[in-house]
Amino acid sequence: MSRREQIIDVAQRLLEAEGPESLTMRRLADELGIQAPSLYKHVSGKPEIEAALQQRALRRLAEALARTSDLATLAAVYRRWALAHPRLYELSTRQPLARDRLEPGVETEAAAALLRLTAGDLPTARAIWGMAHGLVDLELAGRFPPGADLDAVWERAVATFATASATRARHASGVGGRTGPGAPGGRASG
Amino acid sequence: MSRREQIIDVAQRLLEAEGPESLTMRRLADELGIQAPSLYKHVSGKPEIEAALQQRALRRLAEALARTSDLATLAAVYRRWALAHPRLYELSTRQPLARDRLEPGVETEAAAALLRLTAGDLPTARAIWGMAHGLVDLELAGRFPPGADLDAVWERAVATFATASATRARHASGVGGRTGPGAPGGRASG
DNA sequence: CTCTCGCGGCTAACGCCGTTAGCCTCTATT
DNA sequence: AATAGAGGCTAACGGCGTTAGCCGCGAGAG
Repeated sequence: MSRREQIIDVAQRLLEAEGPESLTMRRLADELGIQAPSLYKHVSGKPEIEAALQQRALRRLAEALARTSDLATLAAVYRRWALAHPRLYELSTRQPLARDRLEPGVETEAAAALLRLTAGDLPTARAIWGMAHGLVDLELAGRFPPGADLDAVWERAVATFATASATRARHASGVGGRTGPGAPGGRASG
Repeated sequence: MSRREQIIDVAQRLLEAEGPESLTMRRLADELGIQAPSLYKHVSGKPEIEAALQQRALRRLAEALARTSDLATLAAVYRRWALAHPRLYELSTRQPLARDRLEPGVETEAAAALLRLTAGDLPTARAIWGMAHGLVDLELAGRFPPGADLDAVWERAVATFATASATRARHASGVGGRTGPGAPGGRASG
């Protein structure tokens, strides 16, 4: 295992265990038994470390999502993943700047899964993506009141899109709307 | 105008014009023609300033939302507000810690408006809130591909909930589901 | 076997950050 | 006229990411 990988490993452990304020170069170096400036022999700086963490996180999420075959499962996987790795989710979501560094292939996988489940209806796919992201974000931020039944909220959210799709499909026999597949799809994640 | 208000004003201008990385105590002091430590004669620290900014932002948003009478308008108002004040929106959304300092009344206004428009259906209200928040968040983060027609996405998102509500209302004549109003409603904002 | 070169550590330091301690001046009140 | 406090000031602390420059040690070349 390269030293660089060690650094990213420790960074991930630190982030997940103690939160973003503990992920500092000095602390990271301490954890590795070296001095902070030595980190720069292996890594260009903190942004690169954060990008690498996003990279890892995204890959695992995308793989999980690509295996889903219905909307409810997809939503559940997305939510469960975010709740299981809240700091990584936050990092991925709060720092779109670093996404220049991400290999582009990873992000489209999840989007492709979603697009497949909505029969290529881009606006709907994006609306669902937004909803899933927003619900998770609010949940992680503790924005919902303590007693709120969030399972019910997700259920309702997914059901709404499911029934609406069915309704739309029933109404739109013959010539469809302007909902055909267009560009390769929105980037996923976050 | 009290010195404290002056500080918050400058902070808001600075945040909106130059972004969060420019909102530092020293810069703030410079802008006011004083030294950084002097700020502490009027304000307990940076968190208080950020809380005050959130407070202002939330109040204006809540007032705008409280005046809406249909879902599409509510969504449009929410989105327009966020796009008009992206930094303030980010600040309000990224720092739920500071919400201890917020007067509780402000946040419930918007939630009340949303709850009113969904006939007291809490899960639906929360799903819509999550969706609006998520879509705005992704849009601000530049997560959608360049050519994406986001107006269409919002239209689809709102339409989906509108038709689903209609469908549900039609199906649920007689005994309703478990969707009656419960707690005073989720806190709004974000 | 020796010489060299570079990997991977080190210390010192810079400029930023939020914040505290302690001083002083000026104004308004008693 | 005396006094208290509001509101400035400077100096400083500990932390942050990062850069500059030094050095030992081990591997590979001659």
